[in-house]
Amino acid sequence: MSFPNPHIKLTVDAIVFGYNAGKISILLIQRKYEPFKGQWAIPGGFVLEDESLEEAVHRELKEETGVSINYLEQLYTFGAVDRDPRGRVVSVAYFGLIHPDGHTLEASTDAEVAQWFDIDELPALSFDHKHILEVTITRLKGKITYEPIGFELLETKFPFSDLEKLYTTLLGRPVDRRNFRKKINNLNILDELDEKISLGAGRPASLFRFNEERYKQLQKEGIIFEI
Amino acid sequence: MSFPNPHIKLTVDAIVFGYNAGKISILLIQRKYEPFKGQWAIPGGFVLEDESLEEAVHRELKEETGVSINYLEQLYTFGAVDRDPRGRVVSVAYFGLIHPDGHTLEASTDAEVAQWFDIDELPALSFDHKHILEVTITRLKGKITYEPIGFELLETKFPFSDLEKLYTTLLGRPVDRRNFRKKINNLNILDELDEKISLGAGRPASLFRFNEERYKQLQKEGIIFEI
DNA sequence: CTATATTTGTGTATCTAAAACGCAAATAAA
DNA sequence: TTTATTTGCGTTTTAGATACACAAATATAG
Repeated sequence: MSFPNPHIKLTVDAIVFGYNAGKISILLIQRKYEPFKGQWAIPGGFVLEDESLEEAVHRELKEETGVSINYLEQLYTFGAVDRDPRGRVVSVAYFGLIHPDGHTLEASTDAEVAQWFDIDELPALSFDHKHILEVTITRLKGKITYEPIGFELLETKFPFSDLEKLYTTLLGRPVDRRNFRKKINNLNILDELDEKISLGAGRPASLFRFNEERYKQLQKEGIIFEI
Repeated sequence: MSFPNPHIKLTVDAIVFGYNAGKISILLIQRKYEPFKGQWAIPGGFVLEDESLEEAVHRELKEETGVSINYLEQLYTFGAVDRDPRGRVVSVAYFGLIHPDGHTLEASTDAEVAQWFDIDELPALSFDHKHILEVTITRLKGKITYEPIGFELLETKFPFSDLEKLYTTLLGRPVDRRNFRKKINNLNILDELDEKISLGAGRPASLFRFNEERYKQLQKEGIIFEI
């Protein structure tokens, strides 16, 4: 077979999860152009010839939402023949986690508006983006049970109760505070700061910081987690 | 941004693992054309405009090696800018497992020869296929510890010791025969047949058959495994 | 100012599942 | 017929997960 030239286009999509006040949200854009003009969609776009997939997905996310994120993980490549009305478009999906408060949204290229949506109140979505989101959410919920991800969703300094609430939300079930704390402490993944914070009534909470060094070390050792 | 036309080509690759006589092997082809003419490579090729990624990877595997396989799992999409000397080529890699004895190799399109290679004696490979294989092997070894895959690698009827030997090989460490048997039995995933087989000296072994129905049911229930 | 409500923070006892371990049964080979 | 080899299983031990209760430190209500 000779070098062919089928008209297949390649895109990347960035599914970005946020977390705030006990709610998980997803970053979406409102499309500026056809097809699906005015509809909501996952940020993303065409891969350029001289950039890697990772470069493309970071660039598109930045262009369409103003958000820069240091780590996006490749999730899956969606290649159904009819997933895009413009023709054959194959999309490589990535997902990442951030704390929304640390990022200002600024729509520009291709996007009318960029906005956070609560995961339980998603609007109608363009293309097969509903399906892509379902796959991603399933993956996230699976992943959190055996890998200590999720710290990226919190502020840099946070009380332990924030982490507990995050896991409760992600898992969709309560976790025992004492056992949860023991497990996290055994990982040595959090640094306790000298600061304390008072949130309304009750004893003030110590603030913690996520120790990324230690986390990378754990990953190298292949140590996993189980909630 | 308008509908662009970067010259990005899309390929699929099929990493097929085999297992025989205590050895894990991988199916490779010898390339018939440039680039890397005469060199060994992972079977695969360009995606056509009117076929899904899954259709493409099954087709290419069949064309290049004669092997038909019912399940290939998407692994990762490789998109480094310079991974193919012909230009920008992004490849979606899939992997699958079969028992080599059940399949006759027949090279044809694009391939001079199709051949099994012991995983520890791989030849020089084309493109970034060495890297792709490394990623795949890591994934396979990871996967086997928490999911009861691997049955596809055995014959339809097999003695328990075959399964044990397979796991020993894949994990690279011995497993306790009694505990391993208990775990597998608890899954109810094997049907014991009335047949027995004698392999050299020793007590004859009962033959077992993999129960695919039961396996699918387990997957639905989200039940996992741990060796 | 005092009493009450609220949240943080920790230790121990119990249960469950994994790991360790040895011996009998059935055959081939010597 | 004796010995070596492989299959096949049950019990004990250990480690980790789960369940559970009370003191400490603050805000709030009276």
